[in-house]
Amino acid sequence: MLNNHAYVSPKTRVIVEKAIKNLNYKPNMLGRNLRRSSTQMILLFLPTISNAFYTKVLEGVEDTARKNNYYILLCETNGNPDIQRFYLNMAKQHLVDGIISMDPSAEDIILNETDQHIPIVQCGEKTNDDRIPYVGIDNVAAGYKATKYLLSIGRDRISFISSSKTYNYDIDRKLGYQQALEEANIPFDPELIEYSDLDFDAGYQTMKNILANNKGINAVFTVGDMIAIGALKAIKDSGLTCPNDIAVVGVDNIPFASMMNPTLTTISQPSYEMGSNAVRMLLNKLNNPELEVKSILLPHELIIRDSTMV
Amino acid sequence: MLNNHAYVSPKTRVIVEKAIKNLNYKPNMLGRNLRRSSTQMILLFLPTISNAFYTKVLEGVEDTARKNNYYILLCETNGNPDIQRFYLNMAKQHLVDGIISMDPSAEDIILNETDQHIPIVQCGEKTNDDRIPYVGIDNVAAGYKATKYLLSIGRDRISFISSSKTYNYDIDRKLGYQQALEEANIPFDPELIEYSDLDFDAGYQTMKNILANNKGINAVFTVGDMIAIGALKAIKDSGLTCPNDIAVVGVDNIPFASMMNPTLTTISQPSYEMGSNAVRMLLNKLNNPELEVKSILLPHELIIRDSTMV
DNA sequence: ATGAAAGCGCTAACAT
DNA sequence: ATGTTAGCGCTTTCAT
Repeated sequence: MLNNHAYVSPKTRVIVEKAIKNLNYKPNMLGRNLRRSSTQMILLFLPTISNAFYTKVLEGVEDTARKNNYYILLCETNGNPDIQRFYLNMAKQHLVDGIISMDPSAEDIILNETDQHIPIVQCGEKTNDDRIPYVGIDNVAAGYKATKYLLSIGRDRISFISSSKTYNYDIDRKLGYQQALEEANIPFDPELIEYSDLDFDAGYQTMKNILANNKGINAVFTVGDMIAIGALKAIKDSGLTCPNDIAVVGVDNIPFASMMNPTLTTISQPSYEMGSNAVRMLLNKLNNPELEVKSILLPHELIIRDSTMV
Repeated sequence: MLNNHAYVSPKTRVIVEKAIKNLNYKPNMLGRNLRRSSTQMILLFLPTISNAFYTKVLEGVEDTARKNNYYILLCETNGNPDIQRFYLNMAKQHLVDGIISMDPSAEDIILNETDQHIPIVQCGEKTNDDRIPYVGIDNVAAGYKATKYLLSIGRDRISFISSSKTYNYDIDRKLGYQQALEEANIPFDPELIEYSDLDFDAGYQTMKNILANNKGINAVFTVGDMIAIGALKAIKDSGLTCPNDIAVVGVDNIPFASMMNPTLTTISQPSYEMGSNAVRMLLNKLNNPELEVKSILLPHELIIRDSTMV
């Protein structure tokens, strides 16, 4: 009766409900979990929690999960395979009903070391395996749009700071960058491609290096605002000014982007919606195991701020 | 034998281990959870995940929990009692072994609506109830140190931006501020106390208001870097300069503090250690239920940067 | 409409 | 040193 299973007479209902109140009865979910072999828990793989983009996605995930009576188990991988395995192992032990992964570096391990068919949705990163649906943006279009814009304001030596040669979102943004250059008849110069970790310090160092090697650039497009913010500081510390000497465009539109001086032009990802969609997709999968959940592309937007406005 | 319970002969051990491999046996933890009525899960109450201070603490919590084979269930309350109750309710259903709370606004609900004695540790905020141990810094000393420093560089009209009249950390920092003023024979001016939410936008608006009312201030001390960063921007947007016109000091030393322009002087809290200590305290309590776990004060530090260096 | 009983997978206690 | 069994609290099926 506690699970509205059968028809219950109104009077017994009242009696039972009174008893529940009186005894202050709280069901022990551990029994239910074992019986149903489900836990209402979702494991969330994040590369790092220090990047405000992931934080925003997490908010969408948590909100939506809670509204559907699910809980979020947090796994910050820092790209560390040992940590990925630790959490994957707990998933294999039936402790979670499904996984949402924002960590591109976890896909291989998740796929190859998970024999049990635990439902997975990827968020923010396209998948290489069709068994896993994903939600994200069109990263080729995003890279194209950012680069095209920089070209339109007269910048023709644009450095591209990437964070990985293997992550799809990164590869795609670079592809967009190249397409825009090509369209403008500007030859692609591999010298202008740099790699950086996705944090301030790495962004700072990378930009410092670029400037030290004097490649004559007048703009930078980078795959993440964290890198862009480090770059802004490096430009200033080098005695140059942004945007006059070097314009900067990032991706993600983290809250800090609008607090910087100068404020940062960036491609905005719908982070919260990415999170909530990922949860909805996963719940769909959980409720209809045979259903093939479709991947989703959400819109993105170029937000023009001071770092590109002379 | 799977729980190294009794003496096992080496040969049987080998046999069993081989079988485990062969069958690819993964224990179903739901059975164990029910049996032991524990889940190896810790519920973490955070006011918000958008404040990088909490993010850093979370890293300490997650790392330490994982190293001890515990998992973190994330609850971002946003100060919302409904959300606090939702998660508290799941705690009552035996889904977590303990709670770490960084949310001052959750203490009442946790205490008054939890009859079951679920172990709790508070982190970053002193407790009003001795049943709950906490880990944090000496906030009176922190407020005193920051204010004393501003006085030492010749600032005598110092506005204090608070985030709450009821949170202990906030009250204590204000107390330290007042002590330092008193010591310098500067009368306390209630006009200089302002209240702001702990985010950029609120900090920005609050600072704008302060400037609009022209209280002749030459410095601001605020309880959080998030507010301070908003204030920095407001100062700039108002045509004033920091530190020349107004010096700014925050608290937390979030990573962004050193990326700002100017970089932000702040009181550094040992966020990661606060997180890891909170976990250790909770585990102590879990392992020795009768043991009285002692509260801990960790050291803090004034980090001087450009926002106070003329 | 209500009651009774089996069993989810594990662990701990007990018997061999 | 190994084998057996009861029972954690719930849900579900079957019997009344």
